[in-house]
Amino acid sequence: MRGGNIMLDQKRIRNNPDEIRESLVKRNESTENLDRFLELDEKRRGLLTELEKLKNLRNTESEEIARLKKEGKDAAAKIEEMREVSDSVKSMESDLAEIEGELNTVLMSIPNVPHPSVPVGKSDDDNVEVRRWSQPTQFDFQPKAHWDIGEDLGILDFATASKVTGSRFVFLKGQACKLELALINFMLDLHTGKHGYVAVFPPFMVHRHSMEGTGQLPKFEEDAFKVTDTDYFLIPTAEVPVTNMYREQILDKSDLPIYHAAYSACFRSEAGSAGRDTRGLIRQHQFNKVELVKLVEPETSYDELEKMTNDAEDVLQTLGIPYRVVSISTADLGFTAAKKYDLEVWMPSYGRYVEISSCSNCEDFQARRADIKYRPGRGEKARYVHTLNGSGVAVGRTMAAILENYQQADGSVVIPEALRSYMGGLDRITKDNAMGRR
RNA sequence: GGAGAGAUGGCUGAGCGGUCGAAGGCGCGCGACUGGAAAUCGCGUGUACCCUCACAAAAGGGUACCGAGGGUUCAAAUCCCUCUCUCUCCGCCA
Repeated sequence: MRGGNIMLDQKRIRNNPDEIRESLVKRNESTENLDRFLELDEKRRGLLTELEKLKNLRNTESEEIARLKKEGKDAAAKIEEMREVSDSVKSMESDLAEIEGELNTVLMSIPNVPHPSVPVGKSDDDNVEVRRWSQPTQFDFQPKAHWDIGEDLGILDFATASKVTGSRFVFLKGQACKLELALINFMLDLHTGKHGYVAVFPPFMVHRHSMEGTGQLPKFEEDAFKVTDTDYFLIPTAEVPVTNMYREQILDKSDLPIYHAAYSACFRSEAGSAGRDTRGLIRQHQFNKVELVKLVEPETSYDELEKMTNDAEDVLQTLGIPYRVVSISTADLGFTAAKKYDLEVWMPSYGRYVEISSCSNCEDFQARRADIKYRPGRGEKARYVHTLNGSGVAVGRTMAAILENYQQADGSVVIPEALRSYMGGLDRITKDNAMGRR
């Protein structure tokens, strides 16, 4: 197993280009960036060596000038000579900056190396089901889609949201509003109380560097909402602010592992998803999510991934929603992930399982970009941590799953047992109580 | 939004053109002293990148880094400009 040692740093790429090439091929990605990297890297080092020699000359001669002046001697010739050297230094520095700029862009665009246990695939058809919990829900009547259930009860209002904002937004009214908040609180309580996570309510906007730190930029800028006239982006997931809480830090070994459960709204432009999931709560520009984030020692990160996945599963089990766990193939693996499990819930309207959570081990990929290290022991060299993130879980999709899986023949929806205490004891949403007022 | 003050190594705190990777203190590590410890004394204590070596490690050499980015200068922690952040006061506001 080489899992814990994969480093996507420049030396690694330089010394093992074939490993990276293989990784890109597995991901069905072009190796263009890799080739460009190798080319630029060589250029850079050549130029750097020359430049540093010149700087060395300038430094030693400057000392000499200082000495001459102190002794009251004439240094004009040397000063003139160094003027020229400084000019060359300047022009070489600007060449170097240009190369490094491009090198950085290229480097930032190379995805993480998949873990050996990740199934190799050509498309999302090659994802491998790992396990199932419960069975697809059976109905003795014709089940409705959640958007129909919600609209019939008057608690989901897509039309008004289109009027007020645009498509892929929704107003949650009455019991839907309460249910959304109940789900958030339930999930936070479960993860903090039972699984040992520390709750976080993060900023919903971050600056560019944070987006780069967790890998959303520079490659996927079109997927994010940017606030005009600022450098702020609306977060696509709480993973971004929460992981970046620790950017540019050297943590103490005793701080690890760090577990956070963060509530946030999430904003996604869904560029490239035109025409997909146009109805209902499944694909919105804004949705709520409770996100799990871990910072751990490299040796433990794969165990931590299993545990995190189980923690997310616990949400669905406690709510009684049928689901399966899928190991994502190299074709479908996220940019930052070395390994990823998806949780998919049974969605009657789709007649199939639909993603409700992704749990990823990013190894040191994000830690390297965000510069998050820890010191393994006194006097020891700082190492990059491993970061993990997983939905625990997407709230809007959970609402959809509850509406569909808990729907009754009369159009009402039973509230899962575990949520009732969060809903003032309500056990069922009916047409009569849908607006939730007395 | 207005006025002011500040940002230096793990922390604290000097430095205000060359001798500064950066005094002093604290902390930490190693050693001496001790039966052991405390105190005391001595030595040491950043990171990144490049080069040399067949890779790596070690070692040696070099470059850079005093909030960030530019500029002036033979030479910048030190001078100039821009930006960011923090603190104080005033105003406004949920």
